[in-house]
Amino acid sequence: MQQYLPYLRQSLLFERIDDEGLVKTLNCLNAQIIACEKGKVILHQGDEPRHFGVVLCGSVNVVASDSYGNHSVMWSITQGDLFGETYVSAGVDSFPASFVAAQDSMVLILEYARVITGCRNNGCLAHSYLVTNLIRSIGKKNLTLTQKLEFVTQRTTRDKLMAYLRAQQKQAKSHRFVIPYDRQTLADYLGVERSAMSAELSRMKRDGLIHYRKNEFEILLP
Amino acid sequence: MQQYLPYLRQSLLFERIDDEGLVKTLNCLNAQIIACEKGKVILHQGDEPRHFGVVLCGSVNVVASDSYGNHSVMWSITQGDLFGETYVSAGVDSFPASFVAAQDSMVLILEYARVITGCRNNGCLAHSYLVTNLIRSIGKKNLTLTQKLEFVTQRTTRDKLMAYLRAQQKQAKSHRFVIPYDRQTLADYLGVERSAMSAELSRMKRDGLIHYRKNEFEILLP
DNA sequence: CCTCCCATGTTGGAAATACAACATCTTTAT
DNA sequence: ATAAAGATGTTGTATTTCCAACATGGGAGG
Repeated sequence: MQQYLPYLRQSLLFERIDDEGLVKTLNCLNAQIIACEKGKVILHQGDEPRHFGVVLCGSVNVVASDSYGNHSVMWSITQGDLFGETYVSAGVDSFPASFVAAQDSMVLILEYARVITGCRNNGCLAHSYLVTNLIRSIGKKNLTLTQKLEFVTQRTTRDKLMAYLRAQQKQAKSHRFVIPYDRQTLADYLGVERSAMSAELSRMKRDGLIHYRKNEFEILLP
Repeated sequence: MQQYLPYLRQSLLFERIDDEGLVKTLNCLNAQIIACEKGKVILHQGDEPRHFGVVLCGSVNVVASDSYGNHSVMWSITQGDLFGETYVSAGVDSFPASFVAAQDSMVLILEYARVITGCRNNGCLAHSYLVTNLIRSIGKKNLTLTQKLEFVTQRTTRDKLMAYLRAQQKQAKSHRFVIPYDRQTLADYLGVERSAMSAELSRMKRDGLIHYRKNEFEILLP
């Protein structure tokens, strides 16, 4: 387990836990580290959710298959992020999607019940941090989803963009800020068409609402 | 505390906890029950999130105020549901909105840190159920948000409606099913205009996709 | 320097949606 | 039963978005 520490440190799940405590706790929980080739199914659609995972390196796709056998990638999980934790924590009957390695990857698999039950040792600080961190991850995902919903439920493309840009500006705490998405990704995120979005950005610049150059933006009107 | 048991039972947060254990745990946690008049601010925007609440009866609005003093109701929390738990669990600096009684209501206020830390008594089963239930509530909200996002990111109104109706049908496990929203609420939920949605529903019926009568729906084509 | 490639921007016509105004149907109260 | 109020459905028009096709522009590599 020791050798994986640099990877484990990528995740918020292990914040505030020292190396020694982390190794001890992961052993105590019988955590499994799995190296998987691209395409390997890590957690299976239909199975009862008992485990969740952490992407140590590489990435994992969430893939839903319908009854006709059509597969579709719903979203993608990157280094440091959790997967499956929503379904185990919510106590659903079965995974509504599979988790599939999108490239050669390394993941950590944890048994949910053992994580949240905690150990019998009162002094196990590492374990209680782990529980707190897990809850915080789930709570943060919640905030992320809520925020995205605020953007995509805006009626017009212009409103969606302004809502998104304002949130970015607020986060950057600066007048100027750089957005982390290219145009195509941003369009997907906001649920609009790329070229139409580009056109709208141009009009917003023309109308003196915003200024931008590549991914550096500035909001001119408050 | 005893006298509030029927109200407390409204919430999933106390599932699987017997009356005796619940009363004992709530006392142990120094839980506060507050009867509040309509308009009373229960948790304040800007404050550091330390507590979260459960609506025992009545309802609570989430109200955001901008720097100009404009207020807007972002959403509403009804009997049995939690509020503020997302922000405490995610560990944000300050509440981005206030929680205001929408009518004369009764709420239970819990201190987050004490809830998740657990007691020192190993045998306190009630408390560990409470933690599990809290996480499950947060996880379930996560699922709800994800699902809504799947609906509203569909391109056309027809696609949004079909996605929503299919999900309802799946949940009802029956060919026929009743939706819990009136047209205006459904339109708001899906982020479209009411009359345009009504019109689209009519066209979908005309095209033989669905059949409906008031709130009772049926999907004709799979 | 040049070419190729990919991200971004632009444009015009087709399609979908919002909006307003009104019609019809339900429910509630008197 | 009737009136009044509220929810739902319908229609026509003005906007907005989508879509496809093409223009531009800025690296990366030869």
